Amino acid sequence: MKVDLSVRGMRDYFPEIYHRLSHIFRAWRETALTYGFEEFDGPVIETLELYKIKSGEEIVNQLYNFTDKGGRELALRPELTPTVARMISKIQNQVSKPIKWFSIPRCMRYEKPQKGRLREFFQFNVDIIGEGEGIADVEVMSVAIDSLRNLGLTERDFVVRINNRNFVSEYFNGLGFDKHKTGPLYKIIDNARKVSREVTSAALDELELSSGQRDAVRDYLSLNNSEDLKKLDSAIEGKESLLNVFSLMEAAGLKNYCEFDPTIVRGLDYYTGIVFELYDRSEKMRAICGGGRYNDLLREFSGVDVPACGFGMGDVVLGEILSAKGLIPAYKKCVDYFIVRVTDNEIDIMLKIAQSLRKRGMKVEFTYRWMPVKKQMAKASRVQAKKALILGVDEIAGGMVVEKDLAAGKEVKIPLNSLLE
RNA sequence: GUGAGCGUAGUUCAACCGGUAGAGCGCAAGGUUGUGGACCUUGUUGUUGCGGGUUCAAGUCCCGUCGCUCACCCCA
Repeated sequence: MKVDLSVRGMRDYFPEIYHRLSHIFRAWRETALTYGFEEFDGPVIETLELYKIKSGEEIVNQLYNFTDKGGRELALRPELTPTVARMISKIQNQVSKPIKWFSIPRCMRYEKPQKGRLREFFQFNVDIIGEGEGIADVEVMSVAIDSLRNLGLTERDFVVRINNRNFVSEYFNGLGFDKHKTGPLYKIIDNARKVSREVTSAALDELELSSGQRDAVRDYLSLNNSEDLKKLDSAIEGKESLLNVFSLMEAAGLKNYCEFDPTIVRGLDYYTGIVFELYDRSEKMRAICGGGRYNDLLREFSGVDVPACGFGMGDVVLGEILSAKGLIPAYKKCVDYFIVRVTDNEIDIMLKIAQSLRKRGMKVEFTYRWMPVKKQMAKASRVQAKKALILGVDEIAGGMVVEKDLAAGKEVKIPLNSLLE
């Protein structure tokens, strides 16, 4: 066995795999553009400092960092948001808001690879910067939904689970939760859907809540849809904004994709309003996409208050879902013409024909080394050529070429001139 | 970081209780001189991840190591 020099968690995009990837990229890009988002990108390498601002010192364990030859502490980007924030801070005074940007960056994270999670991945990033909550949140979620619809997924395949960070914190506010208990509590809530009731219950026991608090958590977790929300005490902050989102989603015709879900909290501290995650309905996989509103994050980078919301959607989980559902179109080379030369004397005329057809946008191939016609024909069908052009000595002499339709197996003689010019 | 499973031809995998490695696919050649896909024939490749141990004998058992996969942690 040869030594395998590939790097752990890194991916080799062989043509068939790359085809799948570009299929996804095309849908992402097309969709974002229809919403008027502009494409941008940042550097693959940023300072380590940039990531510490948002995520603290612990983040260093989870990213590819290194010291460059100039002694600078740098890292390969694990996500795009800090880059966005950094770039926005440079220009936010000069451009009109809202800023609507999207990107498909290649990102790296130093983690143990597992299902749906690799060290190298692409992430569709969509952000609206400089616009407060409301329709902007809905637009961002709509881009996420439509990009999946663009790939052939329907409301039967996936769902957007929505919550509001303010709603969660207000709900438990006033019930006397210790500050140090809210973090663990959110974690339990976040997990509640993924684990059994017993596990959740046991985890809550460890928090040693009062019976009133315990009931509040139970009631909270029993909220299943926006109807349950409506029945709630109207004083709870965040509730109206959630209901507003659902009504806007209905107006956009996307209501069937959306669900209120009390367990969507998202681990990140920087979310300040709407938070959402997209899941495969089978729930067998991790989230396809996650995002929300982060009104305070930009201040950490720029010192200026700029509200923002957005999401990130990775290619790995999505790719697996699409493959499982047979939604990746078959990979074909789709060569239009394969030119076959009977002897090696027809090289000049072959190249002439090839260039002329290529100028017309046709995909043209031929073998680089001469081989028996039989072999050349075999190559032609292997690349799934539509037609073979057979350059025979006699036909060329008479100004003609044999054109064979490879699917039908029929051939006709056509004038050489029709291929040239 | 923790735990489990797995590492055999280019690839997907096989080899009963330890007895010195096999198949499909692929690839190559041929099946009459200028016509493909299908089919048929023939051929092709291995330090069984690496190192050590037990044994008359190790792909198979044991230890270590590296790698892969999955789960936990975490998930920007």
